[in-house]
Amino acid sequence: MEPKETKNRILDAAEHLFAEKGYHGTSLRMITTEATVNLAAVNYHFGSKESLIEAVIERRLLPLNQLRTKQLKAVRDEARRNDRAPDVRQTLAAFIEPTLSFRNSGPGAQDFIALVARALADPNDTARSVFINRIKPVLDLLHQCLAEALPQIDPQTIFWRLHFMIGSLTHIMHNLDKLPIPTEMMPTDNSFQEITEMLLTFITTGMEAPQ
Amino acid sequence: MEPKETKNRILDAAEHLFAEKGYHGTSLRMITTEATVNLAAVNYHFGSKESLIEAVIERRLLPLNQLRTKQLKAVRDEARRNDRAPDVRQTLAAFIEPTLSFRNSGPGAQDFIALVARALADPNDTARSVFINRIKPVLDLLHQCLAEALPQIDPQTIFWRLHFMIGSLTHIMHNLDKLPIPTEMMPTDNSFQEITEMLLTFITTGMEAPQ
DNA sequence: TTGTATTTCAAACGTTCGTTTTAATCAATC
DNA sequence: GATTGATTAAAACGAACGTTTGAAATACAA
Repeated sequence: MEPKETKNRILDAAEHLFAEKGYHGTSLRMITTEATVNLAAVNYHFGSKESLIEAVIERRLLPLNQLRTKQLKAVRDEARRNDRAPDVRQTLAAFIEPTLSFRNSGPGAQDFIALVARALADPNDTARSVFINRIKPVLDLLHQCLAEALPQIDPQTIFWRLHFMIGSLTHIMHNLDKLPIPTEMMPTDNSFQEITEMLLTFITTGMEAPQ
Repeated sequence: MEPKETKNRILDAAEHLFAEKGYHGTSLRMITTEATVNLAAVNYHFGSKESLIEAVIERRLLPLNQLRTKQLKAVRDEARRNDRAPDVRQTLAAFIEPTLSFRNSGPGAQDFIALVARALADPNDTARSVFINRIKPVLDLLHQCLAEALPQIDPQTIFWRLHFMIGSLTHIMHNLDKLPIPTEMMPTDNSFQEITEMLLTFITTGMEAPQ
């Protein structure tokens, strides 16, 4: 077997199964069966089940956060160059759209989004703290951009509205395929793109609300 | 032991532990130990672990949803009586505030809120579907009220904004005690009340946003 | 008090879990 | 081609899981 092939197959299977069944709901036997590798391979390559989910999260979160950071800085610096405040919708889009385009980059990425959305609500401290530690610098940057964009709003209020936004984002990301959606409510096609536009409008308006 | 005493002690312990550790993360041995009842008592009184979590959810959700329904109908009927559209903020408050006052009604209620917030993100179909089936009529009523309050907005858009709101609500409810909140961001006191006010402003404005 | 139904209890059931062990296999270097 | 180190393989480990059993204890009506 190719070098790194086994590790990647384990990571792919783990990503898929953790997303679908959660951490506790997924056994190493499920993972190694789906990856068609030996049961002992997980402990050999990753040490433990906990270290495995850490590796799953880090593999995708690093490039995603780098992209988010790059786009946020682009919006901020462009505004500073023109000596004006950043646009709120642009700022929020810089954070949200990498998530969207990342989600559409492949089925593995979709699994990862579901996994992360769940990690935030998961009792498993490992998954949650890995995720929170990695995303915190990006959230700080987003908060800073929004504070520049909305000087009339108390930074404390912006902070909480940021979390309201994260709740909306993760809830939709995670439940889009599961919600009992009446057919007449379902957008005809490009549904995810349409819903993202609606989300962006919703949170932009909420973010700009007078206190 | 008092009649029903055993069942209620099991329900209380299960509520607490499911909220703290999730469904898969909680064993019947943990529950029966905390409830100081025999291990077999769960299967005797409830039949199975799955039926237990159903009973946990139904015990609290029924009265909570009754209260929500009552308040929503009060807002709607008051508006109809005066021949005007319901107020959006009042409508949303009718849904959200029972959750808030319920949460503050005791430690068991707080556990339950955490449990429900998690049930929405839990891979366990049992918990999620019990919750969704019970809350669906309330959401339909809320959707109907908002459609009356916002005739200029497409009902489909209202539907999705409703889910954005639920995401914000559950995220905050569930993570309030866990988020790494800088001390300068934390409201001084009555924090939950203050945050709820901010949430209400955020989602009301987002709900009223032009399409 | 006796008889009956309900509830509690300790013990064990079979399964599945994450992990470890030991040997076999593979790849690359001398 | 032999040697060495990295990887894979099969099997077993003890622990914990949800559930079941059958007897003991309790409650309550006759």
